[in-house]
Amino acid sequence: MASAPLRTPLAETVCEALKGSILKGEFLPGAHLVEAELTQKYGVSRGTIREVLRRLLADELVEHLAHRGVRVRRLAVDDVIELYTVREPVEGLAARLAASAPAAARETLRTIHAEAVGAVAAGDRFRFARLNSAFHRSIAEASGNRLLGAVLGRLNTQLIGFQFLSVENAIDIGSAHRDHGEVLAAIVAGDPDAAERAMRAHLRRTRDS
Amino acid sequence: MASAPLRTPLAETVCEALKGSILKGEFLPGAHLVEAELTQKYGVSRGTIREVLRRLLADELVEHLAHRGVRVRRLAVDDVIELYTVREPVEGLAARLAASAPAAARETLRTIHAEAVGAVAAGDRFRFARLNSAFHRSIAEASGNRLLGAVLGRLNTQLIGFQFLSVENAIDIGSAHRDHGEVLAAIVAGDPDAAERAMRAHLRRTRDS
DNA sequence: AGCCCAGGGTTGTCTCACAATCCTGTCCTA
DNA sequence: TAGGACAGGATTGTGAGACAACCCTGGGCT
Repeated sequence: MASAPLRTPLAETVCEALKGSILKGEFLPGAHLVEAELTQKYGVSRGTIREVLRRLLADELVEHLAHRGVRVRRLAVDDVIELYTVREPVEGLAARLAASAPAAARETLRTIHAEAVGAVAAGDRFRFARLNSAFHRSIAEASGNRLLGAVLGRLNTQLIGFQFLSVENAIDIGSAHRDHGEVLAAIVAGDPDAAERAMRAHLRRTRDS
Repeated sequence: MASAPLRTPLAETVCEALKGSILKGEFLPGAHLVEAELTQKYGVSRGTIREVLRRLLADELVEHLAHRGVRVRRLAVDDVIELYTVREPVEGLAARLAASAPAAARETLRTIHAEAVGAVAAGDRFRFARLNSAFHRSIAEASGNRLLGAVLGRLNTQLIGFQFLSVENAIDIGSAHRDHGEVLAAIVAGDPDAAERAMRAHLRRTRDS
């Protein structure tokens, strides 16, 4: 029985926990993350906390000010628009590449899309948000370009904090799902141009809300 | 008399130094960076070294293996191709946006391009590489999209290690300079479509070498 | 030869410590 | 009373030493 735990590094555990706290709104944007407080809250040493903070910094989930610590990043509307502006061509490329991917990779997409039908019907925004992430991630994977996946992953983590807030208002999950349908159809049909076009249109529409 | 030093954090200094060492080839790709060695070499504590390493990790200049430390990242040809594939649409977007930027921002571009003429004539690959970076960075700045600059900056730092090796063989700086000329012309003319087209063509040509 | 295991080398984490820096509220002065 | 200098507390930046967990290598056993 063997290797047993293969335990995950402590820093990683705490990192996920802290990320979760931020996304749950336990720390509001702009909140000051004090090392001493975090060592208490998570029961780990300061060194570990500093390591965790540096990871969040790499994800640009927090920002760092010299001698004043880190604070939860505050995303202005302009920032979100910039984000979608950058995502548009990158996701477009991913969709284009995915359209030429082996059929197996595309099957996952179909599954996710099918599952999302239920979430839309039930109006479950939370579940849809998860499936939405999965959909885009799968496309990045199907593209066969690992770097592409990494870049998009990073762009998306920046968004999650914002999505938490906007999940109740802005986005119309029905039309988002319809958009996904078009993207999926083009990819399955193996039409790169149409796939890119559909994806870009989808992101433009999402951005304008 | 005054604030005086406003000294830069030690970690940052070491970070630059280590980056320099890597780029100078002092640590070859794949080399194992041992914390204890680095503390000696730079005369700082282990905590600081760990902080530095985490920064390099964020830049993806090194890779991390659990309990086995970090090693200088090894860029395979495939990775470089992926990089250019991703850069193409992103830089294309930057060029497109830059074409609608205020005239002042575009002036810098003209200066850099003019200066590069000398480097090309002299066949000074090193200087051209610097100006090349500056050219692309200026376009990102001119785009007015800060995120775009950040993303491209990150993609490019991954390349510098590779450029060090390829600087002697692959790229034909003459044709690269000509490409830049076309991009510049389109941007100065305020033609977004042409700017994007020219930039994408430039990157495709660069990639295929 | 192949497997098991001990040992050395390295990372992951903790504790304690202190200088440098920032922030805030108070006191002094005009 | 307004403005500014200043002291004190809070927090980060960095250092040193320690130890458990873990990976890899080489020796010994089957």
